[in-house]
Amino acid sequence: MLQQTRVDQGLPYYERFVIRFPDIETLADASEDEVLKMWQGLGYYSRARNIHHAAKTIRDKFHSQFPEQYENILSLKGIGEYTAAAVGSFAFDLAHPVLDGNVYRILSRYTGNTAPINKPASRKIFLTTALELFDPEHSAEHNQAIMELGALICTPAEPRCNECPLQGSCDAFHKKNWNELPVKILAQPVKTRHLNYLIITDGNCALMQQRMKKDIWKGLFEFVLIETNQTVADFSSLCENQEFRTITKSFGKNMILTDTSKISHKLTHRILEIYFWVLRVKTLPAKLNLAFPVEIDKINHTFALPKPIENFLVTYNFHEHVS
DNA sequence: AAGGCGTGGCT
DNA sequence: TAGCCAAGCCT
Repeated sequence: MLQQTRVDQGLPYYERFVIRFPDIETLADASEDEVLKMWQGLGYYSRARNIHHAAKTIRDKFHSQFPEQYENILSLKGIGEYTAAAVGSFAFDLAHPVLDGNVYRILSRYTGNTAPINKPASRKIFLTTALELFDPEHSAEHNQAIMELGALICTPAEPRCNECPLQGSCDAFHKKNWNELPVKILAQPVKTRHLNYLIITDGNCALMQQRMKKDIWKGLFEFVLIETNQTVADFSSLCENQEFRTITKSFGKNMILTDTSKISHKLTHRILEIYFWVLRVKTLPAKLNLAFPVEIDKINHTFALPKPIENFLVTYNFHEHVS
């Protein structure tokens, strides 16, 4: 749950999660939709699908007993080398060094290593160093200590070198180049995607669908979506869109645009320009492609929603605009 | 092996 | 503001 996530952000999710899923079998027996619902708003939703998948693996292949060997822990979906080493050392005292963002930064500075830490090929180099410095007799303590050192002392900006117990043997401290380490490959330029959500509603229900493709927000629910290559600025432009015409042809003149709003939603390497088009129709079909009608008041506590959809539902006043 | 995957806090 | 970062992993 805390992969790429701060404790402060994940803690309330963790607390709710373990109350609803107190053990592996409870989690394994739950539906993926419910696990995703518990994860709503935390991001990186593949983690939710993976932990659910892992619970089923443990139930079916490990007799509901969490595996205690490194290779078996590593085999679980969503558990990579870092998490396997962390869980293995903390829970079972297995002698495997953790290699996370903190450790990369420390090792890079401590040994003056300029290999880019976000390049997969560099992992071998840093793992070699980590193994040389590792204390297999005190695996858990060593791993906890080096991660705490990275979190509290050897921080990304303005590290507290004067408080660091490794100061005397640190390469970056002697060369005063800690500011240039670790080296990272420049991030890709952020691309923009244009999402046009059609809130097709009869005043009581709106059409919803589940995201099934291998893409952002997989498994979560959304309104009917038309993705375009560029901004669709006004309703007449939208009406010229072929996909829009196909989707809405059955409504004809009974369909009225009642409202629009636009937001910009920033992801790590995507900007989502999102338009919401509220379309009032007389009668909703039981099914429109993958979409089906849902009572508006029930959407948010029934389905797992992407943050922008949740925000829209919480903010938008349906009764004022469409009832 | 590079690219994709969320959200929120901090500067 | 815009950019960077946070207990990575999967494909």
